[in-house]
Amino acid sequence: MDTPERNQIAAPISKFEDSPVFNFINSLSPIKPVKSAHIAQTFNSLSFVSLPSIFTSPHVSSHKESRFLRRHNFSDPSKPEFSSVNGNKVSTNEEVMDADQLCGNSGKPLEDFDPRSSIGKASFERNNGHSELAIELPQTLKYGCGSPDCDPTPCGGMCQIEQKKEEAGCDWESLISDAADLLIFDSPDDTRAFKGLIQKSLDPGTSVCASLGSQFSQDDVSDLQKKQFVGSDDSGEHETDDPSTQPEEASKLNGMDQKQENLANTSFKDCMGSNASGEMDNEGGTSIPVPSKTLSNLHRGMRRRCLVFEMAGVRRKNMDDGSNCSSSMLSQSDGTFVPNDKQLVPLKPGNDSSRRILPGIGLHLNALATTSKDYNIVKHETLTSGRQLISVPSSSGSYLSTIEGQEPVNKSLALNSSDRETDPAENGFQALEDASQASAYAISEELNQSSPKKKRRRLEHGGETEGCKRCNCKKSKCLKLYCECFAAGVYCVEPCSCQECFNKPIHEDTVLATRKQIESRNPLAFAPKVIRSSDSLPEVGDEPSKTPASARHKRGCNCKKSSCLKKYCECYQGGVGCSINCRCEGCKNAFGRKDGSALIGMEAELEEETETLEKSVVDKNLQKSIVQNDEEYLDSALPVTPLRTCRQPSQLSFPSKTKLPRSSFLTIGSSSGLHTSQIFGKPNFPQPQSKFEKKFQTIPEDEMPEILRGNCSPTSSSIKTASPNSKRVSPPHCDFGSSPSRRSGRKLILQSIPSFPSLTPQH
DNA sequence: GAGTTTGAAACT
DNA sequence: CAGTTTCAAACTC
Repeated sequence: MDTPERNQIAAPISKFEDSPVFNFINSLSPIKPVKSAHIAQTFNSLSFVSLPSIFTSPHVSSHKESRFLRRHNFSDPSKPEFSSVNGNKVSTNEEVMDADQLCGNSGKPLEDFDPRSSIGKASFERNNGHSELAIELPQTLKYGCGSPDCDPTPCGGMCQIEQKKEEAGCDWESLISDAADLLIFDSPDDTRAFKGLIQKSLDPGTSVCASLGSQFSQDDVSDLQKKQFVGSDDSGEHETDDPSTQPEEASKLNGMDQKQENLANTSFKDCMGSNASGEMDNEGGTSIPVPSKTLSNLHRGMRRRCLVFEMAGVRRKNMDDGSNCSSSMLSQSDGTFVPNDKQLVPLKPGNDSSRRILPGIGLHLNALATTSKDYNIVKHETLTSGRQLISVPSSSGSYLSTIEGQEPVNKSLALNSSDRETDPAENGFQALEDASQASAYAISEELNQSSPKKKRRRLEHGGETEGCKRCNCKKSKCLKLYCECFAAGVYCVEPCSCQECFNKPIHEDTVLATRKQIESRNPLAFAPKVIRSSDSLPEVGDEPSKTPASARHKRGCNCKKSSCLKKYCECYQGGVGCSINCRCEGCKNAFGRKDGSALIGMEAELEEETETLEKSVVDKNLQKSIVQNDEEYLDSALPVTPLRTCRQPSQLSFPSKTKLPRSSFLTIGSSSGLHTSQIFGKPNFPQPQSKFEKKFQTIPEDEMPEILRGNCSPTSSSIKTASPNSKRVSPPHCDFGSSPSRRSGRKLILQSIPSFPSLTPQH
């Protein structure tokens, strides 16, 4: 803790200037102009806040606003924190001093602002009152950068992050691993500080806790954003190695502002996604978000982040549990924080069952389709660690989080902690993969983590491997939509044979920045390609299809030679029929021709016909898949049971592209279809799965976008979006998990989610 | 496993 | 927005 990190810390201090907070402060204060480009970024981020997110979810806007507020507060809070820290630690003192100096200029102006002065005092008081806070703060200062929490302590956090990157570059993760505990602490501290600042006026007691919960989530998000931003910049330096990244970075510089928002949203989603929704629902009551965060943070570094979040979540829970959040929380947190993971773990156990369910959150819609594993909510670990979902948790995820949020988080924490402890960062991916596999198999979480064999299982199962997407990118560096993994919102894993891959946690910043770019270009770039044509049904939860399943490719295909009878055709690959949107020539899509065979109306007859056609057309795979489909079918039909059931079936089911799509879609209808798809999607089928998965995923995604567009709130959306979400949320983990994990979840969720969390916390 | 085909993604 | 190029998956042998 003390040794290496402190050194690093010193460096970060210098960076305070760079920190967005500092910049912001500078901007506020006439005293000194901002320095570096970083500042611009920070401003951009801030400005972005005002900018509407792609999805333009109300949440986002709210969230952004919250950011501002927080940041303002942060400047002050950071000071008080630092002061407290100083008392505790000398090394931190320096940083604090720097921070104070750096922020000092801004700080004065800030103080001028009413809230700050009051806040700063309050923060001090709290610190005094709570020895815990003081203790934690120092840690946060030191390691805060590593954690996404940095935002709360803008100066320190940002600087630290940058330093880490600069010094260690990618190694920062390792550093983080070592300091994971510290990082974790940081986040909570920051949040606390913020809370204290914000809520000082309020009561330091429970109110603080509640606010902390909400704020924490926000803070995390902001931190993530900062990290991303900073990281993007830094990463740019470090990652300059990547030619692809460079252009991206350049674009970032230009579009960072907007992208930042997106990223923020995404990060937010990642971190908060589920939590946000959950928090929204709970309003700071319990901080469930952690799971979603963990999911998003699959990567090693991310894990730590997750841990932090988790920690926060745990704290929140504790808070919730004990009305006296502040005191109890602090004490607990302190005790727990050092050992973070371990302590957290214990918390998890109680909630494990529910928690596990949550996991699906982080996955992008695409990811969902691809990664059945991830989808498996059963294990948070798998989700979080397993495949690292780059982006955010889907809306459904948020729902899940709301429902299960806390527990899952804890679990993930526990798992993560265990993994971490046992497995160094190095093993992170493997562990993740393993976990994912295990989840896919519905293996017990514990088993999965422990056994490295799981990976192999996946591979063996084949279908599962697909669940985890693999890519073979050679020139795209896995930072373009060419890369299936990237497109699915997941990091590349060992099974991938990609070259010069940047789609890894280490390059998180680059990945996020690239994603932003792509999303800035096409907000729906990461949304599921296949969408339900019929809005009518949201997938009412578990219930089988109410509406005929009409799924369509959003943009439609442009096939000319494949007659839409091969996977070259996205429609066919997605298991959906071609639609008017398609520009294909000689369409013979077994799932529905562009002409008229609308899948919707088709139903059984069409299905049968299509099935026959497909059988004829379809490959051996189809036949196999069919068998599986039947099984899946049953499973899906049966319960809406959550992920677990889904997973198992899903594994089996995937293959049945041909049948499922038709039958499932038509018969099962949208509702079941989604579930089945979700279930299927990740599970395993390589080819068929991909299609079905996509379909399912896409469908939900579509819903999601709609939600975003129409109703930002996850639940709010009228029929389709809302219903599916709601369904997902409450009962069917599968849906949620799948949906969230699915692409749709991602995009939609990302945008929507962030806003939500922010909304509650803002208060 | 290597080579070809294909169509989306990216670029201009 | 259209045309071209790039890319990696899907497919074939």
